[in-house]
Amino acid sequence: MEVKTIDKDIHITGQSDFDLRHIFDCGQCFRFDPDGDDSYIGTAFGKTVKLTAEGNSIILHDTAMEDFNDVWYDYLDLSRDYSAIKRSLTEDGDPVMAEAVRFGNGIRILRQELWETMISFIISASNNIPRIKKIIGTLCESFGEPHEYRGKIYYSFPSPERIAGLSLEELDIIRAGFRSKYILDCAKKVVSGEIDLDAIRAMPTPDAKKALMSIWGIGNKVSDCILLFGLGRCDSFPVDVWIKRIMEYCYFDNTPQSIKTISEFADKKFGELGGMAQQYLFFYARELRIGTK
DNA sequence: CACCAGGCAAGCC
DNA sequence: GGCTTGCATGGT
Repeated sequence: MEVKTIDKDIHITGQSDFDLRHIFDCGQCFRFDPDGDDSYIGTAFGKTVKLTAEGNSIILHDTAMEDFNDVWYDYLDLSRDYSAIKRSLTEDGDPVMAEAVRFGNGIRILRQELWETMISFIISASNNIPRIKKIIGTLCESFGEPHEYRGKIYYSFPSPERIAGLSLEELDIIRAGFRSKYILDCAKKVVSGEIDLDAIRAMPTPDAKKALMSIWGIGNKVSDCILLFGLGRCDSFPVDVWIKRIMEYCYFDNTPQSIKTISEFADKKFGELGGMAQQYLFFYARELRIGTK
């Protein structure tokens, strides 16, 4: 991988295993959208970037090297060798994983902000992805901090303090339904120190999961998503309706299984790479629209 | 109209 | 422990 600045843009060459559609359409992130051919634009850590990817090269438009080094290099998980991960996931000859990896070959697991991930996946419960994106977008536009990028205004994800200061009625403009009370409660607990995000970051995964699940609105599946996307615990294998369907379809002769059975099967089969396997399978299931035809 | 969407909490047994 | 039900809202 080589990185250089040309005009106001950062150009990366020699970066394999990177496809914007695979990355931003595999359900991990709700704040990036297509922006013309081969490009996506979105906001993370209070910064906005337009990304263009073609072949093995990536452009970060109107981006300072400082922001690339401080934010985007880690956010885009550029240090990880996904070729090695894909080899490892498929070395047992499993045709299902081979096909899933072929479909989502450019997936990377973004290293997202913990707080944003917590609230985003509380909102995700019993919801669909377009509406999750809409609710989070309204949340940011209503209560985030504005900044300008390429002549337009974008908004940061609102802080725990900002949300904790709202009334339930004020928060209702995001139309999150029954999830609003969870969001408000979570923000208040983070602000009061009852929930300590730094402490959770430092915990072993089982302890972090228990701490997350003590929060109202965060259960088994949502905590697994937060572990994977917000805490970088790549062994976490969230089982949602899509994963349940694709796992039953591919590994259980299309017969219904409990979430516990699927989780145990995945842990045993994928181990430390469970989260990676989950993302390839999620993207694969949605591309095939398994169970929805 | 019923049913579903990246589930969860609470109430049952 | 596992199983059932209600839950806000918007789209089919």
